[in-house]
Amino acid sequence: MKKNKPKYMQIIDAAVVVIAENGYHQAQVSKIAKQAGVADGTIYLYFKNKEDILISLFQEKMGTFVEKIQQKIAGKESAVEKLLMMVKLHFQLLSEDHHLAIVTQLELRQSNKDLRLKINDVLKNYLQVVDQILLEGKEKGEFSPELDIRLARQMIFGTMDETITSWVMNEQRYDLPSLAPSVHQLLISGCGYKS
Amino acid sequence: MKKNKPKYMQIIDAAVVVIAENGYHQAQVSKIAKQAGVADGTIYLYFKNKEDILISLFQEKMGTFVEKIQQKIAGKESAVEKLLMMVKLHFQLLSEDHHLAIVTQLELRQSNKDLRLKINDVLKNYLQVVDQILLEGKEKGEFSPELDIRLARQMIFGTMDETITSWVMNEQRYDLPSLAPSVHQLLISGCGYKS
Amino acid sequence: MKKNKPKYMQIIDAAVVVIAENGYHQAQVSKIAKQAGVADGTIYLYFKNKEDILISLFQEKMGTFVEKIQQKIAGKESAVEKLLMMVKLHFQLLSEDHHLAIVTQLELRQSNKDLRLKINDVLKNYLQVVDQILLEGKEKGEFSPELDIRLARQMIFGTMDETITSWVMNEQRYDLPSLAPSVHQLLISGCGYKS
Amino acid sequence: MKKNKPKYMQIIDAAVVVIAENGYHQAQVSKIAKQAGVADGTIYLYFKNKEDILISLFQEKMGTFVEKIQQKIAGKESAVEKLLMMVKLHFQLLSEDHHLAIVTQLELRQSNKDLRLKINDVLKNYLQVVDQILLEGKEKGEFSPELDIRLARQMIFGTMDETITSWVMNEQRYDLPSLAPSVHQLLISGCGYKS
DNA sequence: CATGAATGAGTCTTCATTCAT
DNA sequence: CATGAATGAAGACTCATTCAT
Repeated sequence: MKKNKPKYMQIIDAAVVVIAENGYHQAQVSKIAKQAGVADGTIYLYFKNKEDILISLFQEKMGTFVEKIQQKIAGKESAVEKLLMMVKLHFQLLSEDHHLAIVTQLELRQSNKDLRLKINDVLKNYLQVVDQILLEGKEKGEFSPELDIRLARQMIFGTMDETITSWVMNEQRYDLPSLAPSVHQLLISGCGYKS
Repeated sequence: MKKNKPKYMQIIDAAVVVIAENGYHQAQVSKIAKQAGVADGTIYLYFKNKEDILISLFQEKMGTFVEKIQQKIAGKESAVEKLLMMVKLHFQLLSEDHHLAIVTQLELRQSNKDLRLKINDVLKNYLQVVDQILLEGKEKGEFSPELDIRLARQMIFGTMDETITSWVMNEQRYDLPSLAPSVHQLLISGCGYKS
Repeated sequence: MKKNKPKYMQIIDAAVVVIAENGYHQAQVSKIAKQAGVADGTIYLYFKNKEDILISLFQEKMGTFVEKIQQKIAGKESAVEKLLMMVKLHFQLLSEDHHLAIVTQLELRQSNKDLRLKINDVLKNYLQVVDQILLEGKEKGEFSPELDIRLARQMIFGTMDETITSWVMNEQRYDLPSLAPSVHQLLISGCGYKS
Repeated sequence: MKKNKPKYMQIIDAAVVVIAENGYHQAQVSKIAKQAGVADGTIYLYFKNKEDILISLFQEKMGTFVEKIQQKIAGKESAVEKLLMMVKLHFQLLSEDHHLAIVTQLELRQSNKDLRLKINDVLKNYLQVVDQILLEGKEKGEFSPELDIRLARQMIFGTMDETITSWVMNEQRYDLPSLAPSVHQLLISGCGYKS
């Protein structure tokens, strides 16, 4: 298992730092190696090529992300509560790792279409978590019975994404997690929840 | 005025075609020149550099975009109706120009941070249109008095953006404009409108 | 036509010099460009890639080679005389261009199998010239009627090649063309000619 | 003595297989180590560097080669018979070891000039065997008294080499040893033998 | 003796931009 | 105004060799 090798995560963490501080197009392999404290060639003992570093970065970081969210919302009774927990956690996790926020919201989007398609694959797990919540909300009568799951999901992702990106582009000058309740309110109202 | 020179728009239109068909990173200046039917050097008589082509592209196309939307919503009485018209028109205009849809939703996002910041400047006009609608909605009592304008705007842009991007990534296989009413419903509900 | 562009031949001639003086593996594109007096990028206006330079080099130089030989032997009456002229000319042409001799006999053989296969294609014309002479010799009764054309051709090429390579590896310290009559005598005797 | 260590030959044999099956430029030290069933570092306990493997390979294989030929021709009375035996044996030995044929005729020629010079040193023993035969042939009156030993030797090596290389490049599709008598006939005729 | 993880030097190619005509 | 030939900087990846265990 790759993850057990210490240098694997060491290189991924270095990549996050380098990309966040230099930008996607200025994140040369040699710079990542230097930041990780290894030789250039060592990178290629753990990753097939540069793209593989970026995909792995996304998988590792987003994997953790989705796992944490799934754990936390498991205990919540209602879809509305689950959604609140999800938005809170999502905002909080990115808020706690400014480098990661920059990388996922701004830099990694400059990658080419191939890489973006692979990134989308990684996101499918997250997508299913949201769909699950929406379905539960409809079944329990919290949300409108006419709610279109796909469109609602796109609203949720789109809104969170836009909110976070704005925050990052404003150089994270205000507190993101404290926006979670308001954003949550917008989303559940959109889903037809009567508060 | 640049716009009066026929080759100016000729080059911009060529850029849209070339980027849509080849992708952002395969859209070399020489390819755009060839598509436009001019010499490589001629490009630099009308544009400062390659970035300038892309910014101008966005300005011209989005300028038209916002103008058309402003004209159309001027006649509408309520904020709810204006928002519906806006979503409809936005979806319709991109639906009618598949190349432009690909370029704005997928390809231009691969540009670097600097260019994206300049693109955001261009979007500020659109942003003000939305803010205007939201303000009117609050004043007229259509929307919740507690509505946070900035967050609501981010929801609107984020939701429309995510919806359109999904449609483009699905290779425009379904009819986008027909989704407008449902998306509109999500948005106004989110804004606190009681239907 | 490529050949009309002066820089095309300029680059090929530079490649011969650089390869002869530095060896195949030390003949970087930048070195060839410098020798040719052009920028690195200019190379790629005339050649697809580095391999293309080498193939073109062989085609141009060997093309001239075979043409000159064909012209000269056209006037000869007998196969024996034609063969003599061919050996003489072959030795003389390489003797006059020491750089080319090094490149074709030593350096270009270090190329990979793909390139060597393409080089062999170029040599097929030469091969046909030899086969023609051998056929004529058999028909006119100069050579043995049992002569195996393919083996005889391999003897002729193999012997000339080995002779020239030895001369090159001995740093061209003796006069090669003066060996032509003796080599010719070996070859026609091998073909069954009774002198 | 190196040869007594079992891993020494094990590595050389592995090198022959790896080079024959992957080509000279794809024969990495790690691949040879894997094929030999040892660790990369172990190679360097038996060989100074990669070049040393190749030279040793040539020495071991060609040493055997020349020894076998010397044994076999010792019993022959005439130079003509000795030459026939030599050609036969040379063709037969390579015909029996397809991997070795590929390595010596095609792959090892891609090595750089230095290595090729060292390979030539190894060949000097073989060269002396041929010179011996030619001298004997001249003394016994089998061959022409005017025969130039050096050129004749180059004819013999050149012709055999070209014949074998053609056979290898034609993927060994025909029977090489059966060509020996015809090739022998060409060579002794070239040397002035009257049959 | 044997291992194998780690090292780090070296090069082809692209393409935005210029400028002489 | 228009041309298009020429420029030249910049970076991912391989693999022979070492050395701590």
